[in-house]
Amino acid sequence: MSKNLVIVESPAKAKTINRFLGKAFQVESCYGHIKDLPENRLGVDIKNGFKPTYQIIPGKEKIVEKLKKLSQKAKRIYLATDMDREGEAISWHLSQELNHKKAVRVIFNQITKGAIQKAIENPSQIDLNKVEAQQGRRVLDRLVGYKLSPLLWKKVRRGLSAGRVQSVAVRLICEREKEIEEFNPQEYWTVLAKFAPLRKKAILEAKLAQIDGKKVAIKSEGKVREVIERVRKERCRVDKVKEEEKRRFPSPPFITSTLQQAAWSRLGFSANKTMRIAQELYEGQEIGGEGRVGLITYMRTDSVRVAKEAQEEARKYLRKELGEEFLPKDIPQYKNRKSSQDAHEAIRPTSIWRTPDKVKPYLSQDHFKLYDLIWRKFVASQMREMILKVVSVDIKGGPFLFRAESRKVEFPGFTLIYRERVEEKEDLPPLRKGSVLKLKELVLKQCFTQPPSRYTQATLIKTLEEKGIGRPSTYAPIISTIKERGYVKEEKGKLVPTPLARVVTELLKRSFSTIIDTGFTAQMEEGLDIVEQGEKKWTALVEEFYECFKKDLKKAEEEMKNVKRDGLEVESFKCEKCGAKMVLKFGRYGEFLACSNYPDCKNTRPLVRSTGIRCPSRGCDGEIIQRTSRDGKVFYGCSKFPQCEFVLEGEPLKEECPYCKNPYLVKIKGQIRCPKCDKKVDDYIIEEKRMDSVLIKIMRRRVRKNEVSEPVYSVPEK
DNA sequence: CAGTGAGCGAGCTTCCGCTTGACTT
Repeated sequence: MSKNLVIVESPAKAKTINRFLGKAFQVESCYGHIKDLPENRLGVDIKNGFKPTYQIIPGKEKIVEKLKKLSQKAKRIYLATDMDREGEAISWHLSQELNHKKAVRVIFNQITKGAIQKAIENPSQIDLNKVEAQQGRRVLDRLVGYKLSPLLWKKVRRGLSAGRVQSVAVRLICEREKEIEEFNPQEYWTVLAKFAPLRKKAILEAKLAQIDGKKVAIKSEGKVREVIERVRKERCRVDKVKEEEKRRFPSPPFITSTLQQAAWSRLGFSANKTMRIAQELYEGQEIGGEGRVGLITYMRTDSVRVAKEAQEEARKYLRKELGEEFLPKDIPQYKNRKSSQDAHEAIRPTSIWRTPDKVKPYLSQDHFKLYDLIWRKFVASQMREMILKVVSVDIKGGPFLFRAESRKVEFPGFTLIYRERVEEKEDLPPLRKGSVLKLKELVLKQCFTQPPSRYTQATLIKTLEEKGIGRPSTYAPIISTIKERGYVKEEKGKLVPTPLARVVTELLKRSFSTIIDTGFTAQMEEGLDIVEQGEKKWTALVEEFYECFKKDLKKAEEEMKNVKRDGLEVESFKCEKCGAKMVLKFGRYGEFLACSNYPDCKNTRPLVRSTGIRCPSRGCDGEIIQRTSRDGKVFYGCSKFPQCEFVLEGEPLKEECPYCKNPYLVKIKGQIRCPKCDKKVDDYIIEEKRMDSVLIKIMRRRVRKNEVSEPVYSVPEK
């Protein structure tokens, strides 16, 4: 008997559905897209209405052949690819390759028996408007990527790339770096008072919050000394005691981006590692007694939606294991982002009863950790909120207002399962309004406003997602790409732009400001929505875009600085051979200086990162510079190598030792020490004194500068 | 602990978004 053929995108999904559908159906997968534009040429006929040339993706011929064969015998073909834009296009491509007369489109967005049977009973047709939108997206991305990249090969360096998504990601990282470099730290002081309630031993710590009804803003040491002169003479009383309840609600279950963020911060997993392990959990692990079973739902999703069945299961579990008080009255409904395509559920365990404890013996450590995280996040999302009791006390002394606070968890709610950082603060001693307090101690701390921090994989993904840039299946690859292309390096988990990235970003910004803007994707999506509603053809959308893009391209061809040929003017470095200017160029191994007189003068010099610290070797007037060893490791040595072979252990900081006045300090394994007197230099230097009966502590911040500073380049003499 | 990058020139590099495989020991 001939069967019905059902085609889905993922083989793991095919297996599951096969079990639901019974003998009359055969479920196969097409492994994502089967057709695409060719890799080695543009594949878009611009002069002919942007006609795309699709081909079977190399390596996928066998899959297509197999599906073709099966479809010939099949009674009916159910195209059950994902219900998003890309899924619709995949179905369309399948219908072209297979016998389209037998093909119908079916749609479901959760893998439950009910949803699938219902979908099979209600077949529809391919939504050609959705396919239109996908083609618009595809062709636009191809035009941007395959026009901009060659321009960069010509103007900057071979092998470079640019695109709607990656170039914006690189730009974000570059601009953050600039912000950090340009950040001007502002000094401010905090004042902490320690009171002793009369006749009681308890100590009450309170922060100075207001002076004369205004928020404290003490900007200098002189000012803070004035303040303490006045404060210690005041009589302080309790002015107000306020008790409040605060509620914190659980966040929705994971989607790809939030899973990657949580796995980064809680488990230290990179986006790539998270996805690899999640994939393996999804494909299934041998669980004792059950055989191979998929542990989680699909891991590439932008939707927080959860199947009703799973929510009810969670409630049953909670009622049984924790009790009714942990259940919210109403089943929680979480809202998706506007940009969500909602083709899959949120990431959750396939069964709540497979608790982390139960599956632990069958999983590797990493698999267990990620499963545990996903399980807990889902269970927590179905639980009641946490309730905090917050007590705050205002203490007044003349114009000064001090504030103390205590926070206690009154009911843990969801945090019982999914821990969240709660700044619990100790109970305050019992206080009544009007009680007089005795000031015992004042702690004055110098602080500096901090620049924003560099992006991590997690924060970059978060930002991209917020701006609608990239998709669940691409967040991790984006990071790999920009690293591979030499735009970004990862230093201790932070994404740092290379000089190449900064040059390319600057050039693209000047010539293609709209494309490299964070709003470009959002604008494109708006256009695609109109196409998807059938109110515009994709060709019209691309045409509109290309009209401007074409002009920008032409202008850029002529006007964009040719860094490859002319180099970049940096500071005034002279060529020692011919006296001409040396310029910065980008080679295989990074930046180097070349004579601007090329090809007449072929002099080149390496370029190194300066630290501004003089070489400490006796009689050497070199400078400590950053170098890279053969295996790519960074170290610091003398610029006069090989005459001077001085090498520094650790990372130098251009800062005077507060004890022996040595001009620099060294950071080794997170510890800051003086290389001369070998004293450990703590973050704060403490000065203590007593004024009347009040103990005064003054704490000065050691590091006053930005952690990141403009990389200074200097050229060692050859 | 420390390279280098331009002799010539053909041929090649590249996008974003779906999805995993395994012709061998």
